[in-house]
Amino acid sequence: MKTILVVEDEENINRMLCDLLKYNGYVPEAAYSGTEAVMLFSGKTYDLILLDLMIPGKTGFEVLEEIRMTSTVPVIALTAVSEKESTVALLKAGANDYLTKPFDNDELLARIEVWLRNGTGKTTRTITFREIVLDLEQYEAFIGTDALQLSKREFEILHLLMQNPKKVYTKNNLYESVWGDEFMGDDNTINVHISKIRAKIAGFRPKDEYIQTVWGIGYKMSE
Amino acid sequence: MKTILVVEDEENINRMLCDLLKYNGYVPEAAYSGTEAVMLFSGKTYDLILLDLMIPGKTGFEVLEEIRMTSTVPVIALTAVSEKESTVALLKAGANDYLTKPFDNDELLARIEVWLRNGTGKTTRTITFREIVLDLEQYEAFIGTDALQLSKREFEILHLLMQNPKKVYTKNNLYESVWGDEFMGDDNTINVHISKIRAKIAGFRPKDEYIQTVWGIGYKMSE
DNA sequence: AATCAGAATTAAGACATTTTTAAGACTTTC
DNA sequence: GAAAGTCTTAAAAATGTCTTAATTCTGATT
Repeated sequence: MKTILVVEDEENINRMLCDLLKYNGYVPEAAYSGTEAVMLFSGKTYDLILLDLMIPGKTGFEVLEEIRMTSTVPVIALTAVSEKESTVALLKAGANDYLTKPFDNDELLARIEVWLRNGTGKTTRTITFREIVLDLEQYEAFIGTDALQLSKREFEILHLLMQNPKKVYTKNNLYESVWGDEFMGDDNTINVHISKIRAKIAGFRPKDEYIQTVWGIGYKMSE
Repeated sequence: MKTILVVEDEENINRMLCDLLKYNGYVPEAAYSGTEAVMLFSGKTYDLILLDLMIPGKTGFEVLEEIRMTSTVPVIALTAVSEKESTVALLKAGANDYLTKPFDNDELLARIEVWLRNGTGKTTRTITFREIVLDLEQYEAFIGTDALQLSKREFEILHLLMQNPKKVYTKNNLYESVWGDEFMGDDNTINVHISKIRAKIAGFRPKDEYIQTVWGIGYKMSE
């Protein structure tokens, strides 16, 4: 689950960028001024920063400078055509890359990928089903951009179901995989866990069904 | 002394590039075909590769592919205007960056610097997370402007957590990284250390949580 | 519609893990 | 070798999670 700070004052563009990122599996956060960006940045870590240069509050250059005082996070600058001369200076100032507006969405995404791939080298191991994302490294679960607060067992059950979303898992299957132990027939422990997972999902998506009951057999993810 | 492999079939352009690089303190080496590039590359390591896409012998894509099989060396591709559509594919294929010919020399140099800085420039002597700064040379820790008086183990634990602030470290992880020793199951040494680190942080920031417990799994830094 | 077995829900107690504290063992430093 | 600081161990307290059991709900069958 990669978080990206989007620093851009024009609300439409900012929202468009955030939507684009969200749609592609990132978790965007919007900042509308240089000062806001610095504030957010000091409180939280991001995996990448998209930085428009023409922003109120502080210039993009100043923001970049402040970021570079404490962090090596990849920064991709967004520049207007007219500022084209300053791009070399921008790179020297610590930006990792830049794109000139108007830019191609695919190219933006490709460059983001390059820098995320490069930045930590480690591709976070995640598994996705519809809106649910499990981050196996952070042991965190998300639905859309909201974090699901799952316990260890709940996480493991969901993980198992998501590994083969079309397969129906019997309680036996689930018990033996998650508990690593033999299943003792009459036991509704799993029912309770499934119920709790559903309740937590329903907290964010009250109408959607994610885990489907297959009567007399077990559970599976629902398409 | 940074060595750069210049893969470009047109002799004039190749020489020009090599001269430019030499003049700016790099050690260039020329390859005039894809096959030659692969051959040179397999024999020695470079700090960066400049790769023209239209070359005889093997296409630039093929060369890139071969390089990526064994190495993560930064590759900057050089493309003609007409190939512009393929740039996204290029980035996805593993190129780190590209420039469209004719390009500006200063921009080329700036981008080379970015990638060299990024690749090896891990000379950070401090690491920061929110208000905490670790000086890795002096072994000193600060929160804001106050010095945290951490013991060696405490410092190392915090350092490890801060290297990947989003990752959850199991006790196993922590034990093996910090102690360099195998983890002996039932042992709450780490709990005690975490507790003490928290207490010291709380001495200055009583309300803020910096280290988060992930039940049944381990610890991570909290946003 | 009535029945029945499987499934869902709830709450409470059992269980497990983590936190904290304190004491003694160990290390380092002078 | 004594003193100061650090690490580990142990035990009790606090907290979070899991299981049990009782009850309600649902879908299948007659």
